Amino acid sequence: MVTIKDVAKISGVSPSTVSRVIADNPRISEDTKKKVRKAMKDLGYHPNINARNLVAKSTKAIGVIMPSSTNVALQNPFFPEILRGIGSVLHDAEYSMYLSTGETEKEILSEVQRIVYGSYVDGVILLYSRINDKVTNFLREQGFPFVIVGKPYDFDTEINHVDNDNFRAGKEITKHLIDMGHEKIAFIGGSRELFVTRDRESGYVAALNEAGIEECDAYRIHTEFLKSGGREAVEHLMSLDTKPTGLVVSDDLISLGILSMLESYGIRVPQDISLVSFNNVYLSEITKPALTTVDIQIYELGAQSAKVLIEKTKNKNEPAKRIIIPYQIVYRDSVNKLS
Amino acid sequence: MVTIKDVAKISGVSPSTVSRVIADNPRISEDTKKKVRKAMKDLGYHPNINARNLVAKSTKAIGVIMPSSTNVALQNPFFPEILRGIGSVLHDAEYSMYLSTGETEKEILSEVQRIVYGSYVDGVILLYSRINDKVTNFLREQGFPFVIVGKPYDFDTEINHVDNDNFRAGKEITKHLIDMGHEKIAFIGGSRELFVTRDRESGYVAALNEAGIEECDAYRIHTEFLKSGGREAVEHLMSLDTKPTGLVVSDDLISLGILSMLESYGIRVPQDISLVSFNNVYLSEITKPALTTVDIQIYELGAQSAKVLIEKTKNKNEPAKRIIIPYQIVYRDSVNKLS
DNA sequence: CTGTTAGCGCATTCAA
DNA sequence: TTGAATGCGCTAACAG
Repeated sequence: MVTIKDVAKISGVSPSTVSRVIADNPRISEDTKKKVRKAMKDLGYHPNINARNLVAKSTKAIGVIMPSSTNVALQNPFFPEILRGIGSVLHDAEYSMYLSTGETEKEILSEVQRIVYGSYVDGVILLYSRINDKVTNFLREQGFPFVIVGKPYDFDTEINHVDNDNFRAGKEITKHLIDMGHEKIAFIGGSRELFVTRDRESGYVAALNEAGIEECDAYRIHTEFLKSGGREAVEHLMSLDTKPTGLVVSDDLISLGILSMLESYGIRVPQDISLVSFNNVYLSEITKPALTTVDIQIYELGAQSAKVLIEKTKNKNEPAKRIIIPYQIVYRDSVNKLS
Repeated sequence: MVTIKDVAKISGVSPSTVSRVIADNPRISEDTKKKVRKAMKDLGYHPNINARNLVAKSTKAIGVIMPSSTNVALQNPFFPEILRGIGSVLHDAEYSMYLSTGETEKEILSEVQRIVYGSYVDGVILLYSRINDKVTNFLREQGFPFVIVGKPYDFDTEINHVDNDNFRAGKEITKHLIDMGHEKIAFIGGSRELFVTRDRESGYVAALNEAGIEECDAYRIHTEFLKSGGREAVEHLMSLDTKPTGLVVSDDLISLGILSMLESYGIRVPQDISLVSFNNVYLSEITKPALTTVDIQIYELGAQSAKVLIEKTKNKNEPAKRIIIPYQIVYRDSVNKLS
C-alpha cells in the first residue's frame, strides 16, 4: 500500500504538505500542488479511509436500516427505489452507505448499536417506523443523528423525519372514488402497526365522513402481504350482503394480490369494482388494469432523508426537521365511473 | 468517547491487557478478564472500528455493487431478496455491508475504485455480469477479492462466481412446455447483454432442437423491462401467421407485463397460451394465473456469494470457485396441456 | 507557504 | 500472565 509518506518522499516535500494537497488547502502553492499530484498519480496513491476517519472522528458514511426481513414484504420494489434515492445523494456528497438487513428486531437493534458505538457511521436512516421501536429509542437516547422515513411514533417534533401527507393522500384518493359515484368503499391495508397504514386509513375515513357516507367496520380490513391475506380480504368482502363497489388499498403490492383474487372470483376491475392504491411502483403500470394510484415519490423520499441526515451530521445543532414530500395521483384504468 | 485507556485505568491494568481481553486472548487470566469486562460494561465501552481497521489492515466489510440504476429493472424484487441473503451471512460472520448504487457505468467504476483503493472493504460482490465490464476488469487487475453473481464474461476459471445452471433450467422449463404438447414456443428475454438471458435462451433452443422442433427467429424476442417493450413483444408475436401457444419468459417481472398485454388482447393464459418464466419472486404467486416458474433460490445465491467472498478475503490463496445453486421448477397455473 | 511534532484508538511486538 | 513501547496512515496544531 502506498502511503502519504511515499508520496512525500517522491515529491520531495513533507507528509503534511501532501495531506494539505489532498485537502486542497489554499495555502499551498500551485507549483507544489502540481508536483505532489503528479507523484500521487505516478504512485497510484489513494488515501486510507480508516486512518482519515480515525483522526477526523467522522466517517462520511451513513447506515440504512431495513425493516425486519422475516417478512416477504421486503420484496416490495419500494426498497430498491428508496435505496436508489438515498444512494444518489450520498454519492454526490461523497458519502458511503452501510446497509443493515436484520431478521429480527433484536438482531437489528444489536446491529445498530454496533455501528453506532463502533463509529461505523455518522448517522442512520430508518426505513420503517414502528410503535415503540427500540431502535428509535436507542438512537434518541444516544443523541445520535438519525432520520425516519415515515412518521415517528413519539417525539415527532424532535425526530427528523421525511414522510408523505398520507392522511391527505388517503382522503384525496378516496374522494376520487366518491366523485366517481362510489359510496360503498372498502379499505384494505397492511399491518396496523405501521403508520402509513393508519394515516392512509384515517384519510379514507375522513373522506367518507366529509361526503356523509357512513363508515362500517366490515369494510375495513388489515392483511399481510401474503397471498392468503389477500384471499381472506376478498372473500370477506364478497361474503357481505352489500358488497363494496370501490376499494382503497394501501400498497400497490397488496393491490396486485387483490387484483388476482378478484379475478378468480370473476369480478372485473374496474367494471364490477374500482380500485385505487398507493406508491406507484413500476408494477402498478403493468398490471391489468393499470392502477390508479398515489405516486408518493419514493426516490425523493430517499433522497431527502439522506440530505437531511447529512446536514444533521455536519451540524449537530441543526433543528429537527419534518419534510413532507408531495404526492400526486396517477390516474389510470382501475376506476370506473358509477352512474 | 470511551477508549481502551479509560477501561485500563478503571480496571487497573494496562491498555494492552484490555486489548487482549477484547480479543479473548487465552494468556490472560480469567480474573483480570472478568475485571476488565466489568469495567468495559460500566463505562459502556465499544471498540472503535476505524482504529482497529487501521492496524488490522482489514475492515470486515464487503461492498455490494448494484447494476446501473438508470433502468427501472432495479425495482425487481430480486434485489431486496438477494440483499437479504447476503446480509444474513454477513451478519453471522460479523461483517458489514457497504452498498453501492451508481447510476452510470462510470459512476459505478469510480465508486468501486474509491472503496477498493481507500480500503473501505475487504471484498466486493457484483450483482450483475456484463460483457466487457470495466469494474470486473479493474477488480481482476488489482487482484482484489470479488465474486460475481452470475457468469463472468471471461476468465471464468479464475473469477469466483455463484450462478444457477440457467442453460439447464431454460432447457428443462421449455421441455415442460413441450411435454405438455406445445410446439410453437416463443422466447421473450431481457437484454442480450446479460448472461442470464443468453443462457436461458440457449437452454430454450436446446430443448427445441432435442425435440426436433424447428426454431424460428420470429419467435425470439428481446425486450426491456418497460411496458412498451412488453407491448411490442406481444404485438409482434400476435401479428405472426402461426402464433405461438407457449411462451418462455426470462424473468417474472417481464412476465407480469406480458400477462397484462396478453389480457388486453383478449388472450387467456393458460387456455389460449401457456407461459413459464424464471426467478419465482413473490410476485409470481399472486399474479393471475399464478406463474409456473423456475425457483432460482435468490436468497441462497446471495448467501453463498457472501460465504465464498468471506473465505477468499480471509485466505487470499483460496482457489477461485464456481458455485452452482440448484433450481427447482414450481408448477402453478400458467401452463395448459395441449391435446 | 511549508516542515516538525504530536496524537487519533488500537494491536502487537518485545521484555519482564 | 502482564506492561511498555511502537506504529498503522493520516490530520492538525504550532513553528518558522
